[in-house]
Amino acid sequence: MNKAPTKETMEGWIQLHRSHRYLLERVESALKSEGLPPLDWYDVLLELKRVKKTGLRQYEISGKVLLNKHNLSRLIDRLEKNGLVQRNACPEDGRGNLIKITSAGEKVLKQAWPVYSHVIEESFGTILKSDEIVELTRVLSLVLGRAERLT
Amino acid sequence: MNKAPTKETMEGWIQLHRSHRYLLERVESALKSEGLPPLDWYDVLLELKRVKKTGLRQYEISGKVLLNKHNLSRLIDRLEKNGLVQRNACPEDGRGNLIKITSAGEKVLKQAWPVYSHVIEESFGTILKSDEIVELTRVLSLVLGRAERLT
DNA sequence: TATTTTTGGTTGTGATTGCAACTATATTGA
DNA sequence: TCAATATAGTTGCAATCACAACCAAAAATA
Repeated sequence: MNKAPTKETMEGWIQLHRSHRYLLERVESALKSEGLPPLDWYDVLLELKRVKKTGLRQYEISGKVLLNKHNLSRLIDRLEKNGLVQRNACPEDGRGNLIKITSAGEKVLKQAWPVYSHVIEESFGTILKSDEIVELTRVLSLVLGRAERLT
Repeated sequence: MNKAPTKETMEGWIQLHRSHRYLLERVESALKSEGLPPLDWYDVLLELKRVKKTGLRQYEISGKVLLNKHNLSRLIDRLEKNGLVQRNACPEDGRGNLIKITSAGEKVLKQAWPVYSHVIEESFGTILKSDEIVELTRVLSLVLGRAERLT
């Protein structure tokens, strides 16, 4: 145990770190320049849209987007304040609440999609070959396979 | 132009985003739990150590670690306040300064390395095969190939 | 059932970030 | 040479984040 990583391992991680920062920066600045909310909003809204009818508990959202609970709680505050989601009392668990997307929330998703997707296509999709992307996805999902919900 | 990304492209990006968040979270919390400074400090110090003698201008560091200039400026403030780097006047450009790592800075690098590397090895290095990591690195460096210094 | 522990979520507070405005020096170009 | 513009870095401020402490309900345990 406690084996040191190979040089390639560290290089891979650094590349992951940098390329992520690079892409994220591009996405965020594109969204902002169009007057759209940041990517985190999109991520959460998208998860909510996928289960539109039933809604999601905060801990479920947290598990999906990997945001810790206090940040998520306040993110939901902001979404709610902007009318993009609703906090509903949760019948089976008095502690929690059930978050549902509103139609305004869906509208934001629709508006953000072209901007978001264009950046990703331009800076990522067209740079790599299709099979490279598929392989990348496979490999990274192995890493994430271990992921559990953040506290 | 303005082509929509394929489904795989978007999936790949999402996987990149989530796995990065996951790994970063692990690294940061490991560092913190050992009383060590955050990863950004490490990144900057490492770049400085690579050119120990000559030092680096802030814009050079910025180009390497992809931090924008105002955040970097304040990060250097913190490093300097903790005695890990020195800001030296820059002879050929009166606007800028030349940042150099101190021996205390090198010591921090040394202390952080085992903690940092252990997490990466455990959560990344051992999960993937060596050739998967090499390929991942290659592909991501293509993405980053376009990267220029952030404003 | 009563007590303890765990879980879901919120909130106070200080640190960090992002944006925009700013200073000062360098570079360009008329 | 002198004005205009670009670049390097800093700073004020508001928004966001991380940590810890907290509350309330649920689950586990006695």
